[in-house]
Amino acid sequence: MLLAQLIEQQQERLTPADERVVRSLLADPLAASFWSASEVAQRAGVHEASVVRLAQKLGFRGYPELRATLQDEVITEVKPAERVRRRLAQAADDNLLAGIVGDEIAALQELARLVSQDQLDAAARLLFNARRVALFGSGHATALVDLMDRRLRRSGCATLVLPDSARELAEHLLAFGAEDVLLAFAFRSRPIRLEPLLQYAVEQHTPVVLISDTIGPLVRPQPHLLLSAPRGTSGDYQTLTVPMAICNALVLTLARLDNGRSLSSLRRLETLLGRFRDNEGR
Amino acid sequence: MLLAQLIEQQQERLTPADERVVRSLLADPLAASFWSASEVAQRAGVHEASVVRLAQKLGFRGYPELRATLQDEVITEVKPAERVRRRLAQAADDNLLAGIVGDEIAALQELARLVSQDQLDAAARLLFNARRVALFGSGHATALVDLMDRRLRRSGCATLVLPDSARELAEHLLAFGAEDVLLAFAFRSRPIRLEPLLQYAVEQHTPVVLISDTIGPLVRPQPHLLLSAPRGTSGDYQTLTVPMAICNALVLTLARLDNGRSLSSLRRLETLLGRFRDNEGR
DNA sequence: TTTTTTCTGAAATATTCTTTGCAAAGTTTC
DNA sequence: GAAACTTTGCAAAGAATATTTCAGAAAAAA
Repeated sequence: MLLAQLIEQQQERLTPADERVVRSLLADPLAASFWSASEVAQRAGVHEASVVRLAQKLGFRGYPELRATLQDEVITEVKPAERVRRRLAQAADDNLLAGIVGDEIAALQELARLVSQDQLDAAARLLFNARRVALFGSGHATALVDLMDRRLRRSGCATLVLPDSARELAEHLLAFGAEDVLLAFAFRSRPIRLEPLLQYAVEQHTPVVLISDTIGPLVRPQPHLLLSAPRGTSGDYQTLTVPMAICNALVLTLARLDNGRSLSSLRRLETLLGRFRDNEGR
Repeated sequence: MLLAQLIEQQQERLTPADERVVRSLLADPLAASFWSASEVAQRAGVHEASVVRLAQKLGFRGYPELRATLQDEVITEVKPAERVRRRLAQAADDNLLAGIVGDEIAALQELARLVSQDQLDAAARLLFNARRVALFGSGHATALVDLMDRRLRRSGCATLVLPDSARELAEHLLAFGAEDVLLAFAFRSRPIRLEPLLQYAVEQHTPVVLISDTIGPLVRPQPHLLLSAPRGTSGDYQTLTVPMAICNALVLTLARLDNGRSLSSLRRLETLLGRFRDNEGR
């Protein structure tokens, strides 16, 4: 039950001191959820014992239990995931799709907060000026590499998908220079080859753009540009929705950066398609 | 200064234990802001002493000081005034990311209305009982094929990725029967090979699950099961977020359908990984 | 290899937080 | 106005949390 409701119920049994405590708690529940009993007491101008006794009067075993309730409320209220889920999923338990949708929406909202357009502009500018864009990702990230490979090529970038095997990777890196850019993906299960690859990029003065989740800040050596935000979770595993949104935004930003090239390369694509009509579905 | 920034700065001095702690904290900062040192330690799987030492390494006098910083961040982030300010700031026209996020969210909400859990259950049951699952998609859909290929294999399904070229496709189809299932993707630019492929599936009595967007209902011959919802749009092109969410829900439903197989195949995967350790990143 | 340094966990210690018994002050009831 | 009851603050005991020290293990350097 919500703390506020609990208090309402017991309202008549509240002493003056209780009331002062309650007032402090309800005035700023978020901050209050962090306070210790003595902190509450100080703010309410009562003795800490009164705080403890109020908690007990409200049916808690002690003050920490009251605070835990407050914390739960804060979390369910603040966490976009929880909010959306409550709104969407009546019976989220057996409606898996609703649960996923809720999580994804929450994660996307977070994303809009964490990654700024400035960062995207900077990244797009790097890609735009690159002679070639090398793409690297392993595990599930290959799906994103695939996607970006297509999109970037359509925008007129010369791309190069780096393989995952050590030998081939090394071979591809030979012609790697400061005019190129490395666009890499790193998610929770960090690919083993990423570190040496970044190291190499540093040595070659190749700018690196890293798209990542919460492990982003831990990746070393540090990339030039880090675009990272926590991913949505579906059950046990994490989804690619958030990094994909970053990718999409990046491609759009790139297109805006240079209407000319993107458009003309699309036009040329049309022409070329005519000639190879046989290979690609329409 | 923000904790994440602080961590980024000190990154190079972080030990493995430090890193585990950092991961736990960054993965869910809101919840983490309530945790005690020993709670953090438990979640990160390290000793509490390591938590204290990390706090000190980051420049705090002790763990409580670190937590207080985290709490401050939560508060300033969550306070209504801040939220409003942020929402206004991002409403700016040139923030492409915000626009994309908005579109995606709208599309996801639609999805939750259009595809039912019953449909997912039916689809999952088909996949579960299949001898092999053949995957087909072209163009951007290959990213999803790639994704589903991995996920389904992890769940213990035998998969087969169908190639796009006419000859190879024909070759793969020879051993195609009624015990198999075809999982196909069809988006706005309908792949040219899809129609004959579906036709063939009908002749072979192979069940077909089609994941699609608005063109879904137009595809014929009609698939056994159609999971379709309009996709979000970013600028000119359409994104894969919605079909990807369908895929994720499908895999989750499949896992729930048979905890046994999914779990045991994951366990066997672990064992196998040990043997091939060299090939894959951790 | 050996030496040195760094890292980590266990245990001891210190600190902070919470609870409770008690007594004084204030209220209510008779 | 006195007895019974309630409320409150104080202080000390008790619990939890945080910090430090130390020793062994692991990694790096010699």
